[in-house]
Amino acid sequence: MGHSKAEKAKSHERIVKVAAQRFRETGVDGIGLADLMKDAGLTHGGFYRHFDSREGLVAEAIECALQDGGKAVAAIANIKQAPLAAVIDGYLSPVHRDQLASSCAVTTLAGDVARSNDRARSAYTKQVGIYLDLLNSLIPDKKDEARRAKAITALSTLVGAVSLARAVNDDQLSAEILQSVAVLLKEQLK
Amino acid sequence: MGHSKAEKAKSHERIVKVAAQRFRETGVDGIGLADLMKDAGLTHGGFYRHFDSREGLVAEAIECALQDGGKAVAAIANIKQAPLAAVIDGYLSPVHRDQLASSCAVTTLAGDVARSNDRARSAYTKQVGIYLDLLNSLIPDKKDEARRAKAITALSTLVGAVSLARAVNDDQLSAEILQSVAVLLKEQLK
DNA sequence: ATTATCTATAGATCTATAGATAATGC
DNA sequence: ATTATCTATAGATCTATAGATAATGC
Repeated sequence: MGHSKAEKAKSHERIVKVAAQRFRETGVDGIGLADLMKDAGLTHGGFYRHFDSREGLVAEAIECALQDGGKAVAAIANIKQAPLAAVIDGYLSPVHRDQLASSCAVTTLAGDVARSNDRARSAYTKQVGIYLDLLNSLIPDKKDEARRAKAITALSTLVGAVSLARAVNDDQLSAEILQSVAVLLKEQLK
Repeated sequence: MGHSKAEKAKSHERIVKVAAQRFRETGVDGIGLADLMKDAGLTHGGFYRHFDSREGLVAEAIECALQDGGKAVAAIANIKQAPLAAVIDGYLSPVHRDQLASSCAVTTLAGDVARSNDRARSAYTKQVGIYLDLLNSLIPDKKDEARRAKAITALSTLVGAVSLARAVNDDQLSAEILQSVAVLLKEQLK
């Protein structure tokens, strides 16, 4: 069992990563510190050597979750062929709907962030800006203003569609939401 | 202090209505039974004469919140002049973004419902169906299939835009999201 | 007699802290 | 000596229950 500074940094990162996953699965209020620490392979007593309070972990974990999703979307956007269609299809895939732990926090944690502290909300706002810039760069429209409005609307549509697809308990309707929105959104952004 | 059957029914309704409001404000996990009962003018000990468990109240309150928002949208849709534009402008208004207690639960409780029991999720699914039918009836497109896809995409866009506008802590960006999406969505549904 | 509500509390869980243990690092 | 982690627990809060109280309703 390590006690070095390097080990502590690893522990810290592990706690944040675990929290970033579990918060997306259960909601920020859906899991306690003892369970999170256990998932990170530690006991709950050590928590306060890493964070001032639960709220501190919440802020760091939400930041981590947002960056996590950002990397995934950026990777898809980097492909050569039709990156906009790939981003839309990936975001509206059944895998992204169902794999909460690794999902885009802009959708999954929207409700929690709205009720969270300013550090978490600032990280959220920044990630929204990154997504808007990304979509902006992929939308083939000559006018800047039109591209911006289209990017904002497209992000809203992606976030809303995944939110709805997750909340309904009708598998056919859920699949239809993802499918219909993917088709129409790609059409609208041509 | 009343103890009749009629008074009990009123108490029950009051508890559910208070919970429907507070759950939208704080999230389903954000408030305890004691506070909810106090808000309803009762003490927490009486709770279990009205509900089997907390989960029972959660289901009833989510049903109530969903119907609540449904009535508000239906009322707007009933006006003569440009009902579709009125629905969009109302949904994307700063008032709807900020007044969580009376807001549309399809957006506000989406995350909570996705992690909730089947009774709540069925009520949510039903309300989504009502909104889709409403939008369908207001969209001026000849083809049934196209109207359906447009309705699903429009609802997704409304839900996502309000979610984003609530979570970001940049007032200007929040206002831009509501404004840009309202303009573009009305354009797309002409 | 029944029952809607209230007071009081049990039992579980959660955040946070105190002190012990065992490793690192000067 | 310092400190990362662990064991143990305090104190608060939450759901749920038990029994008392005060009204209704046959």
